[in-house]
Amino acid sequence: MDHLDEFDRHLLNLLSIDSRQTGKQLAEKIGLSPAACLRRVQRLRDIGAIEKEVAIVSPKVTGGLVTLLVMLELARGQPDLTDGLRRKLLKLPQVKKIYHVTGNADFVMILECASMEAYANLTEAHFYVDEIKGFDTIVVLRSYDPEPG
Amino acid sequence: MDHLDEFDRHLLNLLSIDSRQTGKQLAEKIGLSPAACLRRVQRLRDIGAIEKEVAIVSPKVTGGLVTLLVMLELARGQPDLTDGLRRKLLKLPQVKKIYHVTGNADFVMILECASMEAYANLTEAHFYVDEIKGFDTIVVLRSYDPEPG
DNA sequence: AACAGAATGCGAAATTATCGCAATTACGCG
DNA sequence: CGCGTAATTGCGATAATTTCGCATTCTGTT
Repeated sequence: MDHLDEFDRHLLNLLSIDSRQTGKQLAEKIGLSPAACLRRVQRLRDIGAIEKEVAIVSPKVTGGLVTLLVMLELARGQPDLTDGLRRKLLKLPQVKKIYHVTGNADFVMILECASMEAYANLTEAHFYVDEIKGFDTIVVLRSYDPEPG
Repeated sequence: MDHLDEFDRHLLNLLSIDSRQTGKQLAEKIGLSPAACLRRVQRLRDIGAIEKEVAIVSPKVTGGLVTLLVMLELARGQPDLTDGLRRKLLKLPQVKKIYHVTGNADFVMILECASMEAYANLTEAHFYVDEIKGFDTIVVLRSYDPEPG
């Protein structure tokens, strides 16, 4: 990955908060011409500094009214089994992210479910299996994202 | 939030994977004219179905070589103090997300730091304050995302 | 100090988004 | 059923944005 200067970092910062800014808007904020900004952005895409650009869809629309953090403790022993488990869990539409972590838990998952009952059903269907020794659920009351700045 | 039909859901799905598609591209995929697609997308933005559009920056670039989950336990008492704390933490570039949660912890934060030492410095600078009673750190060994599709 | 490579700004050309408008569709209500 | 209203569509035309070529400026090296 090539070298990035301050302009590049500034652009990445701006676009990571709002990727729909025009060259002109970017130009005013970082002090380059619109064309130079867009050339740099295109380059950032080409070299992979910008992995992708996506729309964040409201959980209300996706049906995810409840966000949950689940700490999964696995039965030790067979890496291939946990691999299969992980892949299975990642296929569930409620699963937004899985972290393999240190500590008591082996996995931390981020879920979005339509309701607590939907989550209860999910746990019954997927968490009471041999590979999983136990799990802790943390309910998210509210989430906060970094602000533009 | 208004009603969304199949076209809207299809658009949301497409844009949540790649928000940089032109009206023409969207039109070919969902079977409407480019103008109709873009009008619908604009409406999805207006009603908040699309919360925002962002660039995903490679962690290699952000310097985020280590991902951490931090469970913060706060000293109870003053909601305004914790509000200020939260806002302060959200301003740190390492902080990617803060969840206000149920359970022993009050906040769960997702951090990306350049190194464990950088994280140690961050804890020393920000976690040893009156508002924070204690914290637990979970190191992410690897993260997994759902596949598109 | 000279040179080569890279990046810049400017303006033209191409692509894309937005707007107005007439026609079509969807739908509630008499 | 049929009418009328409101919403949505497609089709240009217009406006905005991006992309490109090119001469110039900046950078770093020998």
